[in-house]
Amino acid sequence: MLDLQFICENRELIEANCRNRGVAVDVAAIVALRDRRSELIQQEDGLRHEQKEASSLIPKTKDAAEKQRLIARGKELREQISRAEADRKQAEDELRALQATVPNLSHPDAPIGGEDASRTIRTWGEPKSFDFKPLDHVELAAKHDLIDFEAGARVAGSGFYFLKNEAALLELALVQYAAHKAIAKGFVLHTTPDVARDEVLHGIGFSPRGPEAQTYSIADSELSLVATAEITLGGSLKDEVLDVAKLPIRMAGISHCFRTEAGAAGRATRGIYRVHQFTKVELFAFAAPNLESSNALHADIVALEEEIFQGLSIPYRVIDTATGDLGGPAYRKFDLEAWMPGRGEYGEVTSASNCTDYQARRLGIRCKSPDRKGTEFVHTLNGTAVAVTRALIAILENYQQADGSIVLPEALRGWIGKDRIG
RNA sequence: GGAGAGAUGGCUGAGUGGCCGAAAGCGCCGGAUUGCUAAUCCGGUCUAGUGCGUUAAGCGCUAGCGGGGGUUCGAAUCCCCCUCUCUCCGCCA
Repeated sequence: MLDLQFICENRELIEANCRNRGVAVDVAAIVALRDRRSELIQQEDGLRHEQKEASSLIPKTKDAAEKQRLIARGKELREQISRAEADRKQAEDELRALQATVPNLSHPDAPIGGEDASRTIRTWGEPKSFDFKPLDHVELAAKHDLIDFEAGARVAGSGFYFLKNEAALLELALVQYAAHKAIAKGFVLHTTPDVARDEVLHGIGFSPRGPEAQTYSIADSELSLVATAEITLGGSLKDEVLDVAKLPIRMAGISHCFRTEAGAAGRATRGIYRVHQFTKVELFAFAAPNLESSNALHADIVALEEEIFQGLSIPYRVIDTATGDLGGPAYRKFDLEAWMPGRGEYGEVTSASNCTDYQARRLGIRCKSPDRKGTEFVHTLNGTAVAVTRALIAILENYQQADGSIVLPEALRGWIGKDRIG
């Protein structure tokens, strides 16, 4: 969510940014509602002031008739106030709903346009050329009994799976590997709840309920299964006021991720590329509220993601995501796309966003600086250390051999206890 | 799951209907004093909304005592619901 005053004072900027992001927002309606809200607040505050005065006179008043008159006046004011309050609340609800539709500002260097406009800013490693026809991860998994899709479907439906044998060990190894990489860079490792309050999901930018919900909600509760530990890590400091000297705060979180993938039918559904549940190590950071700090931290997060994939010797490219594809909260987003021989193309394996103060404002996460009055909303950033299913695809497909066996990345062997599958 | 006790400012902790945004202490900031340090003394020290002010300093008003509702002219204080914490019992990986 953006600051209301900022929106109203920078209409052209906001409108242009919404156009770049392909989002339709009625800024004029926001301004009008803001003005209406101000009027209602003034009216309400005036009534309250009068009421306070009247009631403070009552205990001092000796004259019985005068006292009765003041009490009657107080009653009258109470009713007026409750009406004024209802009006104000309604205007505020409408305003907040509209305000929430305004996406974050965009980094001036982010490419403008839809998904096609996204720019490759660098590539690492060469897509491996095989002197045989490479199999995709589904075929490889079948060959080595690594993934049971049928069992997943039987137990939980399409989109769920069981990892078996070395694949299960690979999940543990990848989590260990990524967690240690993150720890080495100062991220404090957490395991987090796999559920969160809808309010927290909303603060991070997910729609937990309703037709466009991307998450599973738990019946008869205000809880949803988390789609990423970004939700729980970001929510962990909800409504807190932090000391700016303690920033940045770096966290890593291991969680399961649950996604309904509503509307994704038919898109890359083969195998474990797009599933309803996977395990992920997520990076999250709270930065001081200025772009110098958060942009620098953003670069650090991307560098760590790259280090993780370089350590696995998997070729990848880094994408500077176009404005139209940023989603609401991100100011700028870099994705790592790993080479996936089975698909014959790059596939997204990580995503790192600088959300500036957009999430923090809705979550109420602020910081206090000694040299200025009041508080400011912190900047938040998130990135993927490793998303197990996507990384697994890249490993199985890149490390396959002519004889059908799969060599394991050196970095993971210690945790798996062997150097190849098959 | 059952029984009980709690939730007040950065912290500790008073306050059980109006004079309370809230005593006191601690902490923190500024100043005084002081060979240095310590100690002592004085002053200051929450957040948000809103209005005036030049998008300033600042001043005013309103709100906030876990959250939400209610009673009342008036609620930190009384009532109801919820959440969370602690203690005991039960259950359990």
